[in-house]
Amino acid sequence: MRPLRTFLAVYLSKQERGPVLLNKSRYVSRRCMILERVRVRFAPSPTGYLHVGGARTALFNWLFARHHGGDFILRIEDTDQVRSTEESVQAILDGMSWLGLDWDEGPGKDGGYGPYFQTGRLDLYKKYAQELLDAGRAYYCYCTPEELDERRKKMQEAGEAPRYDQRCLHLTEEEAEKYRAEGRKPVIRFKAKNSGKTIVDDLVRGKVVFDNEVIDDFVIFKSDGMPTYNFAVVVDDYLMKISHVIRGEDHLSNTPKQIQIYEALGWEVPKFAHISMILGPDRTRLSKRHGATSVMQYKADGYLPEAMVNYLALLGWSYNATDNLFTKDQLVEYFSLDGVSKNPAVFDLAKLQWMNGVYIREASLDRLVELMKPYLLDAGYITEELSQPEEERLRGIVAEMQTRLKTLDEIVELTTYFFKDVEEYEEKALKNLKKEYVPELLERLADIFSTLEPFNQETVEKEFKKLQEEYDLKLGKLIHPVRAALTGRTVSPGIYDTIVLIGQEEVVKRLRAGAQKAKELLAE
RNA sequence: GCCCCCAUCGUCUAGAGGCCUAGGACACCGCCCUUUCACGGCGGCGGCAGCGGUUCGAAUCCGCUUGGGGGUACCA
Repeated sequence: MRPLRTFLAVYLSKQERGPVLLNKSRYVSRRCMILERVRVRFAPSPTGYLHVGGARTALFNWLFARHHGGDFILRIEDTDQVRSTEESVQAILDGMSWLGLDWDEGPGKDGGYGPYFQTGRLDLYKKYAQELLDAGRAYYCYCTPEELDERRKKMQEAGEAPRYDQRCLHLTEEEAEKYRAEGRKPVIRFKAKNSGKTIVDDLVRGKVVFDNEVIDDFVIFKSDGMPTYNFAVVVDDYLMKISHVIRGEDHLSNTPKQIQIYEALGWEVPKFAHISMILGPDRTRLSKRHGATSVMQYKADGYLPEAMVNYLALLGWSYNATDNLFTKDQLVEYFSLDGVSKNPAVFDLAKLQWMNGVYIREASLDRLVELMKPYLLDAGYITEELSQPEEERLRGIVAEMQTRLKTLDEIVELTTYFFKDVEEYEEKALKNLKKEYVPELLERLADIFSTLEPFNQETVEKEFKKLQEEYDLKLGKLIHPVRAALTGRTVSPGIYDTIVLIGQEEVVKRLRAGAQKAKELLAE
């Protein structure tokens, strides 16, 4: 691979574009790798929400498909009858839509390779299981889970690798009949090859060699009549003409089993790419213990989908040494399996937050206002229907907040004083009020503002400058107490903006209340 | 236990034997801008897990150790 790539890169750079772009393998993929149509799939099991790990896998598949102009297929692996739910299916679909990962084939979108729910494909699995049975590559097994458990335990205690002992491999018809009479429901086991090696040729990891001795006769059909994952995935990927299986590293160890099934059925194996796990800050697998893992929870927490996509793309993939911010189009253009790294990646909320802030700053004001409304509504700051002036004012407030937010939900905490009376003053704000000159100053300002016409940024600022000269104070000495009186805090947008946005009447009221508060403080 | 994967700043990563005195981003710290906060600008802190090889030369190749992750189900 390497020599060819190096050669190609150098050759092509000489041929068509100067010496710059030899780091990424777009040439390779364009020129010699992809001859068949690219078809990839994301195949979640509907047993919960779309979590960030799954979302990242989906994203990588989606990017790969879009980059190569191939097909992205969504397949629901719902053979676990106990844990699969409809709500989960919906949750996964919602998550995908929010991230903008549209599928070419899948639920609600037939592409000729359906059905796209595994429970709808039972006949297919049965057919190929029968084929294996007929070929002597599979057999019925009547051992109960309890018996298996016990034997497994014993083997482990004896220091052996726990593998199935093949005791049902050569069952006579009488023995089988006896078991059936006992009411036992059989499973079907695959008769694995137990000598030699099975090699997974992985696009991310290179050749990974497994000794066939470690592969036992695993179950391909459960006693409830459902296929197991390792079997169904092979049948589906083959029938759906999947060209590249891009999935989490947790599937790497199971891959040799699947390869053996491909071989037993005489099918060509697809290309594999196993991407590393996402870990929590403590370097264990990311889970709820580490915070939100559901993609839709991030939506609720005020993250933008483009930030999520950008961040997820960077977890285990990079384009070059310097760039971090990518639009979705750029991701599609630049994405390559060569940029995928082998090491597991720790999910870093701080970086996601930073990136979200970047995208909030880039978002249009119109969009931002709409995004904010649910949070403000929920906080009781605004009502469902807004008048024209209210809408205008909201725009102004959101505009002020745009550079100050990392997540949308922070709007609630940061804008309280625009919507609610000042009931409490922060300790530091109290300090700013507790000055001899403050009561008089605030009263003066209240008087001035009560009749100021028009009441806007320029006129307000002018009055501040006048007062500043009159009192011969540094501007800050005026501004800090005013901010304290109007917001109860020491932090707000620029004071003139803040004043105008709070509104004339309310400002006058709060200035007087602030003056009163200052007097009380001084009297203490 | 057995099998497999992985190992560069705290985190994500660049790095394909000399371009490395190891680059970027986030985080953190400092300075500038400034009415506070944020944004923005500038700067700083900080890393090749360890040990052995191979080589004139190793972050890069090999081995071992250590550490982390995954698998080993009638879950997917």
